[in-house]
Amino acid sequence: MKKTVLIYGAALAVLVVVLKYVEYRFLVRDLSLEFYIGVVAMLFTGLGIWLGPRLTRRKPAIAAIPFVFNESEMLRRGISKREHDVLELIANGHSNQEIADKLFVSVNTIKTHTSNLFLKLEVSRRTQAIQKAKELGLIP
Amino acid sequence: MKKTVLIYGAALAVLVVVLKYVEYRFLVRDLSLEFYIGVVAMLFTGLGIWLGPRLTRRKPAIAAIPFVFNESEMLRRGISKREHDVLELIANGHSNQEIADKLFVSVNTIKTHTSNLFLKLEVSRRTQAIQKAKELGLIP
DNA sequence: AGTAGAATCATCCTTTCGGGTGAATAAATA
DNA sequence: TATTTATTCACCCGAAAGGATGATTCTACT
Repeated sequence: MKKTVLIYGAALAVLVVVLKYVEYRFLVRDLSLEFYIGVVAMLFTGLGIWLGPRLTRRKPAIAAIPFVFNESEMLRRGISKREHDVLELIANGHSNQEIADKLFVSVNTIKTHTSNLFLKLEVSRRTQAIQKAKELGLIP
Repeated sequence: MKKTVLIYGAALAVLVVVLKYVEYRFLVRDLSLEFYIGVVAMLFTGLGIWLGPRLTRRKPAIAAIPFVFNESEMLRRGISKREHDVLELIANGHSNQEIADKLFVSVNTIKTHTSNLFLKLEVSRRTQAIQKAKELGLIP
């Protein structure tokens, strides 16, 4: 940061010196003032492009992975709210019995949900379901 | 992209016009040429800073999640190379039989590996193993 | 040479999963 | 009102996964 500012200052200083020099070399020749200043403009545009990212850089970079829920995929595959609940608990490593307890329903119900879920996700194992659901953006 | 280039072109055009105008207004007064050009330089530096990100933007802008393998955790838990192989295949949704086929060993061997793996990861199901392994940075 | 860890395979037994089928109820929708 | 859809539950069966224990072979290290 400090360094880039210094470089910019140096560039300005160099400009002044070059100007003084150039004033008596090029200007006296028949290069037009417009051309001359145009070159300076483009030069400093380039400098600005180089300078920009260095001045506006944010340090924390990327910390939190931004999970965007893919609702359209949810609708496309006809996955219901309840099935999605079960999906999340599966991804969290729970057994069918544990899921049943958490949702206050019977294990049979959970088994039905998982079966339908597997059909809709086109998988046949819960580990595959986890993988695919993450790919599709259905779970974080 | 196209638009930003146009804006830059327009800025240059405006510069030329302003120069023509300014040539007979400011220059005749006793503002030094250095000051005059310095302003132009700074102006175009700003333009460059604004222009930079617009020209160098990568479109997907997303993810490319940088997976850093946590080898120390691997050693700390005494997870062997072979066990890690099995872990990866489990996370990819494969059954024990499929893993056995892929690694050219018997299912019993895979079962032994998974059992030891579960002990070392302190889990009791493959879905939990996947979860924990990701947390620990053992798999992407 | 001897020991320790790894990788391999086996057997037995229990639990969990997955697939199939059927069915009752409530809510939303045609 | 009739029909679909989501949610719930049940039973059966076979396959997969998990737990415990023991054993063999091959390195690698002391």
